[in-house]
Amino acid sequence: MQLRISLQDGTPIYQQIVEQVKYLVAAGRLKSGADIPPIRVLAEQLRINPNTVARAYLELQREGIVSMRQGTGTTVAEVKTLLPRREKLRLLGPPADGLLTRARHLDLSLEDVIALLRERDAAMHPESTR
Amino acid sequence: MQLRISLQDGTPIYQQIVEQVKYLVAAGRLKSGADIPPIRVLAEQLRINPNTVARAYLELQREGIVSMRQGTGTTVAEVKTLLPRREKLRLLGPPADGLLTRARHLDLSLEDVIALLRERDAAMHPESTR
DNA sequence: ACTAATGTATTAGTTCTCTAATACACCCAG
DNA sequence: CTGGGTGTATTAGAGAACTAATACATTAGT
Repeated sequence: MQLRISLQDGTPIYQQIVEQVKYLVAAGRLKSGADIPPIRVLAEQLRINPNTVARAYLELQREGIVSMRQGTGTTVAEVKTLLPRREKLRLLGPPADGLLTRARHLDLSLEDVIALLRERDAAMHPESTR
Repeated sequence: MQLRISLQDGTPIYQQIVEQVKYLVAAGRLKSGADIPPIRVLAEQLRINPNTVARAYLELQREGIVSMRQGTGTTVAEVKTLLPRREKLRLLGPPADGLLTRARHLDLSLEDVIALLRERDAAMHPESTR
């Protein structure tokens, strides 16, 4: 797993790791059940303290992205089947509300937001081969 | 303007002010051009330091919600006309991407997200009389 | 010009966040 | 049961965030 972190861009290291792993999972580059590098290995690779990696993994676990087991290692969790649909939607509520509120401030309509989402979504995974 | 802040809920005071003012504006309870209480007045009302209120107002100004002028006071800005449309959409990009990423993690489709947004939007301002 | 009201700037102290150093606990292959 | 590999816990220190105390600068009315 190849990650790239910057020590001076202001955003915390552990958060950079979280974001990049989340991206890899979302992009399908890390499949459910796949092994994530051990804390020490990734720490050495990135030249940072193991605790910082542990912090990142802990956050990923808290969000249900990965599953950690002492002695065994860390793997990508099977989010798809773990939560019922209504629970997933509940998790998505706050960020959705935040987006709508910001749009409202800017006097943009719901349809504007939806159009923006479609555009962004298309840009994120360009379903080229279909 | 009636605000309610909690000193021990963890979230910074200035941020609570920001959120509540943003809500009042979004809900139409504070119209464009309306006066916001002077820094000292609100500070005294909330029993906090004027600097904390100033910090909140500064943030609101930075986001284009209010307009401050020394000697005169602070008023609700006319967001609608201040920014060009493409700039508004640009501001909405990051939260939109964040929402899509989270949805992807949960294996929810774009259409699911859009449906959720419509639902939330309807709940936020229940255009009852239509 | 004066004055009262407003936002602005400087400084400081407390608390929280982030990272690290180090030691501990668990799991599994041999 | 032992050893190497794994995640976990404790402590500490540097830095940033938050709030406050206090003084300064600008505006508008008189």
